[in-house]
Amino acid sequence: MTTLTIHEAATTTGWSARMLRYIEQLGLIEAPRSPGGYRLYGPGQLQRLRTLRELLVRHGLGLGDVGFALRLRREPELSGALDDWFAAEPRRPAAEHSADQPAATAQPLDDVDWLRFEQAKHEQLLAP
Amino acid sequence: MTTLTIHEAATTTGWSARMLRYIEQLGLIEAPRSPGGYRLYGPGQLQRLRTLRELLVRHGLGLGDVGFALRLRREPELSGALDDWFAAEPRRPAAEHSADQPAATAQPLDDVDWLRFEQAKHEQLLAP
DNA sequence: GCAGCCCTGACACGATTCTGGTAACCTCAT
DNA sequence: ATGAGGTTACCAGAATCGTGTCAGGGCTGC
Repeated sequence: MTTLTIHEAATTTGWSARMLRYIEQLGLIEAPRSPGGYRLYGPGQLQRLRTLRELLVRHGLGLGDVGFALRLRREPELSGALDDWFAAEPRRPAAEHSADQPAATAQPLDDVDWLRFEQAKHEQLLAP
Repeated sequence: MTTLTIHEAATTTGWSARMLRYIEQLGLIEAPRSPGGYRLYGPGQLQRLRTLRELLVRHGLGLGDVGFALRLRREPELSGALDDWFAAEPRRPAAEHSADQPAATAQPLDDVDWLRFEQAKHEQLLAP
């Protein structure tokens, strides 16, 4: 017991059956199957479905976003490439125009800060 | 010198002026402005635009994906929430149906592995 | 001071995503 | 064995994304 069919799971979690299949297709929540191929939702999946919904509404995400986050976890190469790209400094382009207010600029510090953080994370990611 | 107007930057990087504005609107690459409000693209921005293009084609991403990755970096709360959600174990739902082949299941190990990794990362993220 | 860029904001339109519905077939419980 | 409900595979409509284009107005370099 404690395994629901797809429609039961749908009604108790607030999704539609269609969406449950879609979510599985995105690789987010895969229900085990009965020998005949029926999806069987257990307490774990139900909880996951509810927290997923919570996640989406709380942060204004779409399923595609979570799917992309999943992809990031599955493809470290992609993740690293993004790290590298974001770590590339947005260098100020030889600003000769400005220099009017020599005391007004103070934001790069923050950037450098998280850049350092990203770098460290990247290093550790490559370490065993 | 070495600052280009938006159309110049567009033609030398292969984007369109429209796309450059769109990219800026996504927060991915912001060009400094002239006193009158014109975008001024320096070597840094140009390089960034080229590597961005490379990034997209190499990994089959969309600008929205990179925008989402940016959002992940800017909202650690969101990032942590996703970590937590992915870390939630996809528990097998009291499978009484199966148990036919007691020696056939051996995949959870991998999952536990990266789960541990995520956990560690999360911990370190909270540490100063 | 003027011709030629650039700015923002809006509309447009194809491509993609999200979500529902239908069709043809299969499974499960009674 | 039969009816309720599950499966996959499509088609469809709304919403969003990626781009182009146009209008009205402000910079800029000569």
